[in-house]
Amino acid sequence: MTDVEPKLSVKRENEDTLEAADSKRARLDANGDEPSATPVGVRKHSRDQTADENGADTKRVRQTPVKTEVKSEPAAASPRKAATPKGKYAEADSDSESESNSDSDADDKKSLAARLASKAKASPKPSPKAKAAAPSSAKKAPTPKKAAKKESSDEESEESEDSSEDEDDGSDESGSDSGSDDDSDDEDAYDDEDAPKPKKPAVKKAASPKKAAASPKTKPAAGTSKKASKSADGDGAVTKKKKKADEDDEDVHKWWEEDLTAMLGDGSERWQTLSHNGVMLAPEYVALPPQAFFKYNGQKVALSLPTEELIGFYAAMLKSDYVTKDKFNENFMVELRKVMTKEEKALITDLAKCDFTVIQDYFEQQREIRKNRTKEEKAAIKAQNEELVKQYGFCLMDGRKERIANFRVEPPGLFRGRGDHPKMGMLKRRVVPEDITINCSKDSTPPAPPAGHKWKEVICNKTVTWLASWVDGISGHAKYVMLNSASKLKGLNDMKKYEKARDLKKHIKHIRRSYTEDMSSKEMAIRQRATALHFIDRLALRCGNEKDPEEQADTVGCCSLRFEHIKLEEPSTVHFDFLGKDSIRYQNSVDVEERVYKNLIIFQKNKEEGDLLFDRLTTTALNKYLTDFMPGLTAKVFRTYNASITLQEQLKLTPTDGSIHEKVLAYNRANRAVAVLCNHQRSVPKKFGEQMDKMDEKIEAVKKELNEARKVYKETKDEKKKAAVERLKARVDSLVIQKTDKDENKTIALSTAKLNYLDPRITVAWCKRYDVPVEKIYNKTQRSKFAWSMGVPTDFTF
DNA sequence: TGTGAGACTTGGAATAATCTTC
DNA sequence: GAAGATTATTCCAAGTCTCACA
Repeated sequence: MTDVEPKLSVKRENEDTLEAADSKRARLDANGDEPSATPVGVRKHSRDQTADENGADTKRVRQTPVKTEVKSEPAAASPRKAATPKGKYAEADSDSESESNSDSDADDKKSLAARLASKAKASPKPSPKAKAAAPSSAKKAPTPKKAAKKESSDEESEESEDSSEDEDDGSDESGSDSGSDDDSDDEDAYDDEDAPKPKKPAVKKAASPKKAAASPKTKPAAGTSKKASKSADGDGAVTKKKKKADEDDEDVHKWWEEDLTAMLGDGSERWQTLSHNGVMLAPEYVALPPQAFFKYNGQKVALSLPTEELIGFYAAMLKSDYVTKDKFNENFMVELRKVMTKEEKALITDLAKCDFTVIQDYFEQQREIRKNRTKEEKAAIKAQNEELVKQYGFCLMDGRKERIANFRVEPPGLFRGRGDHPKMGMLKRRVVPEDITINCSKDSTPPAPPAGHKWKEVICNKTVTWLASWVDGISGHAKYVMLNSASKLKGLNDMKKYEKARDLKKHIKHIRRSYTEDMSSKEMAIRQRATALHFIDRLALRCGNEKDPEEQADTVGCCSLRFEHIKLEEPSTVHFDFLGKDSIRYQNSVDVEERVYKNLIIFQKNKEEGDLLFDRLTTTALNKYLTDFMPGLTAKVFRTYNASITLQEQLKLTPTDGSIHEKVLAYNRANRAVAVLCNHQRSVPKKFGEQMDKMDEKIEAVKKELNEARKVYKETKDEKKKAAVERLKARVDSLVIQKTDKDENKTIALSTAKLNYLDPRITVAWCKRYDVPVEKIYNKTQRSKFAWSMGVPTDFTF
């Protein structure tokens, strides 16, 4: 076994960096012109902007440009405005002039460790029973948190809002986040003004449906309830399955209640001991039966095994759009020729003459057979799968059993790149043990390779979190087998990510002021950096690293925007239109500050299609600049920060006296606002229209029933009939809410934001405040992923 | 200083499992 | 209990970012 020396020097901050940060800050403060207030360009969510549902061309593409105000003028009055007075941002921003030079010191890793550690200390490990009894009300005892206090005392007192915030960060983490994010919080004001403004539900408040009506007394506290959503709704006994879930919960390793300072360490070693059973390889190829044959030019052709396998891959994709793409077909033919025998090569030369349909039909039959398996057969297969999970699905890390996320090695097939990927249709070859590097403890018994094979290498590298890796034949990049999202390693990383985004809140004013000032710099590179950062911050654009067009699809992010990706319209509108990650189209029209607009004119001058808009800027330079403000700050953190802040602000619109359905709708709307901001789109589900029609019919039917019931009550004045009327009314309201929610979700993908950008503590605290069972928002897997956040105090603020 | 390898997160679609309705 | 709808899970592509090295 090879012992791998840690090659990563994880300690990020050093004297130079801090000095640089401080001197930069001093320079900016000295220059100190008040920046113009520029609200976040959160695109307003409206159903108008949903994509056309007419088919393939419109897939995952926002069709209607959305105008976003990014100017400093107060936005038009909207229901959302009530949350924060107008003009708040500019007012509050002027207070920030005295921002302390010690910001970056306060934000270093030590500080994070202190905050996290204090959080751990503040959440004394309650017995499961005690926790279940009073989870949300647990007031945290005051904790020392030296680092946090130091941080706080280092702040200049005139920075009253920030320092109070810092104090919060100290006590906050210990569970008494005082909710100082009141109206005087400048950042709140800022975000409030700019976050998307979804419409208020067009639904009248329903009498709480029977489930929602379960009294708070009897309802399990949000965030820690062990009951599944149904039970939380109050309609049933705890099933066997739920009991099992409860048992599983008992096994959870509550790492977040331990000493997090030690866990963070210097970051160079992620574990001490690791053992596992290796990976599950794709099965060997089995020849097709004689009835599944291939025809060329109308003639049945017997194929060699490798050729047949490839032909099979193609046949399996006949129903997809890929086979209509020239590049896919071209690459496939190249691959096919590589594996064909001499005779096959001589015969099979034209894809148009290939007939895969018999094989396709065979696959279809097999699918049907699988679908129609008997109960017993299904149970047997399930049991088999469970065995595999038992064998490969877990590892032992530092003495604890952890679930592995992807123990199955990716099977061979035709590469399905997204968008116009130059490699689509190429063969993703079979991964064999000789390709795989195993990572485990020196003192453990390495997993045995399959008989007759050996691993590429067995190493012991404690600085990484992967258990196995191999190089992907298509991209040439490594693929990894890693732990499940509920694991300690992933959870800790997640927690750190959100803490970093929260740290950004303390620096954001300064950063915004700084880049606003830089917009007028005489140096073109600085001006470009400032303008790009403005878009990253305001529009939540991705950073946009350089890409190789020969190897990857032509997609861009902010720094890689080209001349043709923006169009300028007098007096100050910028129209964005480009393909972002996963070739998802980003279309947005934004009114910008005059300075931004003028800069863009300059950046476009003497350029043509294909030229970089920010030609003097690299992502490395941008991130380097950001690190000077706050250690560990990169462009990506802005997305997390803006997403979480937006959620928090939008959740303030939750109706306090609404039904659970209405509250959940409010949550989904807040979630949706973030998804719109981050441009998380999905294709319209195939039967969307049909489903909506059915919902309409259902609503009409219940309304009819309601009218009948009303008539009967009017005639009889029977109290029982009155109750029936109430029930039906609630049902109509609930259905209308469901329909509204579904309709607004038509082209928006909510889960990405929920899983990756929204600090779960905001959600859990909201659940507790509004008496919404957390099961209504997070499913079981999500609750496991965010287990570390479940004990958050009710008044937590991001 | 630029480049590429390496490690990890983010992302939507496909598929499987479960729930609801008739 | 079958069919259809909904939700959860899996899959794997495609980003970001760091670090070592030339």
